[in-house]
Amino acid sequence: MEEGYTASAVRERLIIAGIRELETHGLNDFSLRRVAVASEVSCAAPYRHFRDKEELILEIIRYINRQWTLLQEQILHAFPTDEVRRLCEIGIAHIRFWIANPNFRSVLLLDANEPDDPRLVERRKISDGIASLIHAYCQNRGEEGQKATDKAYAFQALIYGTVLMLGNQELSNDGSTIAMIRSRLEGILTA
Amino acid sequence: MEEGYTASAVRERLIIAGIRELETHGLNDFSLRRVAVASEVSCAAPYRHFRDKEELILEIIRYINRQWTLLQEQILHAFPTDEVRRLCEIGIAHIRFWIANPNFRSVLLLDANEPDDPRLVERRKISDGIASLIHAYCQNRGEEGQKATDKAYAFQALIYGTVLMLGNQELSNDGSTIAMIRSRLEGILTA
DNA sequence: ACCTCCAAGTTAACATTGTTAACTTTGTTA
DNA sequence: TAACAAAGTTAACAATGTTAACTTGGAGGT
Repeated sequence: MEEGYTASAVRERLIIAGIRELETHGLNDFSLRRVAVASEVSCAAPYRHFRDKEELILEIIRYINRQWTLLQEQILHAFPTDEVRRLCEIGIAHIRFWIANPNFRSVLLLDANEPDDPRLVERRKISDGIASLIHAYCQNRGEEGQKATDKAYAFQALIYGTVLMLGNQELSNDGSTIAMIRSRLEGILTA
Repeated sequence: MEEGYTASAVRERLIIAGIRELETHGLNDFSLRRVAVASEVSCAAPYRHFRDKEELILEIIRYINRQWTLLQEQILHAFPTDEVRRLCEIGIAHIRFWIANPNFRSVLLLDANEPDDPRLVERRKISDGIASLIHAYCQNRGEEGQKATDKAYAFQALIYGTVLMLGNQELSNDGSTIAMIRSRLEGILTA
């Protein structure tokens, strides 16, 4: 076995079963006991690997983040030249990403009261990634920091709001809607 | 007693205690038993007035909707002439409304999977109210339906996204942020 | 006045959940 | 080999949503 490689098989199984539990039951009735049963261990076993239920969920959130990061990198490679196009595609993909699985979306929309909630910390990493892309884009265009901050805000707020409205069925998930979103995103960047 | 006035005192007390429960404990650990205790009835009493916990919560969501509707009407009266100003104030007030109490906000951000979830139906009423204001504004300006739909979408997505980012501490709730939001909202309307 | 009936309470129970305590097993290491 | 710590187990606890079975009190018809 590789040195330093202490990953427990049960821990892995719990995380995988936890992802499945989130997919099927959502964040609200996420049952740690069901995850334990699905992993074929006793219902107290998870506590050998995670402080509590929240810590397992946190690990699942990190998994979702990795999934998004991979997708984002694919898009960055697929559109190497046109910077505006690239950012727009990332925006659209981000919306699709959260819309694809309603139960994953509840991770985006979770309400955390304390600002240092570790789940919020994880979620902010995704936002920070997109914001820094927009800042780099603005810097290339010679725009000062305030304008970049403003654009990053508008870009992301539009994305998150769109996700909310799509999930809420206030917006239909069809081609004309996507075109409308794309045009708005482009408008924000090139204004 | 007035004729037809069948409002039960216990039912009223349950709703009031339920509002307080939502304020203090949030949507996630909203305890129906605690509400019953606070209302000084047994823990089975709520089931004489509501089918289940969700139906009480639905009533609370309706209460929150009424609160917003009152506020919206106040703003409509406060800015009778300048239509753009009026809509911007409503947008800002809407953001403040959801930011004011983090636990009420969880009602806005709740994740419902079925499109006909009654909680979603209630929430859409608020959106519809704002959307129709924007449509009326566009009609006054002689803009066709597609443009109005586009503006209503962008206006609301920006608002909801902003609420999400403020709650998420990705955006600081200060004067310069508000100015940025206001300018964006105005830009959407007058474009 | 008496009977009936129903709405609106009660108590007691059930299953499910997160979590912990106490115990056992198992592999590593001094 | 003895000791120990990691990682499992079983059994229990309290809290929750919900239901069943029972009680009660008042309204209305005869």
